[in-house]
Amino acid sequence: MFLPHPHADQIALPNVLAVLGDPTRLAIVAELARKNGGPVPCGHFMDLCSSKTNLSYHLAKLREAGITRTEAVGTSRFTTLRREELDRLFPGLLDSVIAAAGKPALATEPVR
Amino acid sequence: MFLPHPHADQIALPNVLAVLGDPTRLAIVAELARKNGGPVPCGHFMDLCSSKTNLSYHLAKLREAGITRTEAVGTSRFTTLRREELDRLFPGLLDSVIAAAGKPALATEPVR
DNA sequence: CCAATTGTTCAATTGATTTTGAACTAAGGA
DNA sequence: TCCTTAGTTCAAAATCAATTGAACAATTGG
Repeated sequence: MFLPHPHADQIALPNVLAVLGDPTRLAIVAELARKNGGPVPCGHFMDLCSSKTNLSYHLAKLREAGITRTEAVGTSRFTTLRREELDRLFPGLLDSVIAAAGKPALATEPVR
Repeated sequence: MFLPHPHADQIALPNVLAVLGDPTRLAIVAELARKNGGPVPCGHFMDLCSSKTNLSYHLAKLREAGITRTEAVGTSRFTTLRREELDRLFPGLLDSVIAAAGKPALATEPVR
């Protein structure tokens, strides 16, 4: 049971953006930021997801994109934001995303 | 021949991120930034795309997400970045994306 | 040891995006 | 007017991502 995390030099900008582009995952990141970057156990995000399975899926996406780090402690897994690393790679990006996601947000849905 | 553009209050953060999360579109935005935000005619981006049709598709996505503005002049369409508006909505976001996309970029592909 | 708690994995399904090619529109120049 | 240039639209095909449910693993409390 090893949780693969990308190395800083394996974190790709388009992938980070695409992964943050999912409303569920963006909400998870915003909540993590509200909790000061974590660590936060998976269960904490249950209300943002339809099921445990689905939550697991989204947390894996965040981890694989290099946005979060997950460590197992007992039967729980604690997730933290990889803030410093991301800010070194993409200065200002995560901060602006978190700030914008934190606000009431006018539109949640795109216009077609 | 009307080109629909979302109003500032219809621009949604998750959608903006998802649309920027595509490598082709990110390259288009980076090129627009290199050209000082435009205006730039569609044809200028042809080398970033597999076909005219496909370029049209990606430019439409950018426009519909509120990232660019397109105006028709004669038989051409000129695209510009909606910088000020986006910066008002999501301060610092576009700048950090452009700065990060501009650099040589270590990883282009995600780690699985 | 047993049961409950936490969370993952797998495979199937559904659903959404991307890509492609053919047909089309609109403007401009010869 | 006819041809070329610039770009769009549509529908089909291919691809990729998200959701679901059943089964599983590991840890902890009783």
